[in-house]
Amino acid sequence: MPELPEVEVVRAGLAPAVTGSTITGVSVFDERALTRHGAGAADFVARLEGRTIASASRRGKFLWLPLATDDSALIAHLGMSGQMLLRAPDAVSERHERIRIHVDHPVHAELAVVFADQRTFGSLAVDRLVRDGATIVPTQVLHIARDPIDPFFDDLVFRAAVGKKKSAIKRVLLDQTIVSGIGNIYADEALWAARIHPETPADGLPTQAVRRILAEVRSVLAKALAEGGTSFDAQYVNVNGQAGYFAHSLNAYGQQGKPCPRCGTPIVRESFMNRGSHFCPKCQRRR
DNA sequence: GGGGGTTCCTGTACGC
DNA sequence: TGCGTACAGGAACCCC
Repeated sequence: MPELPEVEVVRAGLAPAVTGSTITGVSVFDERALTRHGAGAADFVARLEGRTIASASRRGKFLWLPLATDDSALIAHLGMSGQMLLRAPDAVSERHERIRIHVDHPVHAELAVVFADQRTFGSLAVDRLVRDGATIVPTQVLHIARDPIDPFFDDLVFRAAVGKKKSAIKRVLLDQTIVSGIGNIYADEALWAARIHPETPADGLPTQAVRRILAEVRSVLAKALAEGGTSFDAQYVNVNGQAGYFAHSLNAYGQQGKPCPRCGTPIVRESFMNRGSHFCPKCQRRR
């Protein structure tokens, strides 16, 4: 499940391969991969062919490739199982391949950027770039808050927003309009590290606890990034199809029944927001 | 308008 | 062996 570290690994892999390259052809095999592009496949293709990719950017779990000479970008959200793969232009079709974009790089020659997605929650689009404070972002990313490793992320604004929310702190961490990039895995891991029960009402948390949560969020994201992201199966891989290693470092997520690495109490899994919440019932007591 | 629940989707795991 | 069902979850959407 691609969260911030996984998307950043993909962005960093794409950047050197596609920056400065020209899009020579686009094939759409499944229009469900264009749910974020309302104008349809023909329009999507027309807006890309012949264009030059200027760079690769990211905010939270959104990734985009700004196009040279005007204010538009190819944006991508990987959803739960989306992959951006770099392949030889004549490479055989990937399993669940939805879109293939052929690019011609002045140094690396021809490449295929393949968007593959098993569960079809991810999608691509061509979107207009607009200014958001000190940053330029696609319009579809405007409502997404900055992520915790963004140099312009404002800790004070985050703490104030958390203090106004009556919802469970885990729901707040998953709310991409408050802080972006965090999904179920890293929310559970950060709350375990901060010793906070996932269902603690956000507005009841002392400032010190919110500070601790944010510090642990940053810590767990940085560690996952250093290990190439979290892979449980073939659902998340980098642009070369390789898995990340952070799954070996998980303390709470998916560890139900196993002893808490801190106190030995078995980790518990409870259903929360139609997904799993993993925590230590002793270290993370409900207030 | 805040809060919380539902929905979309498909491969895999598991029980009978 | 084969079938049916539960499960995984990001984000938009809907309803109260």
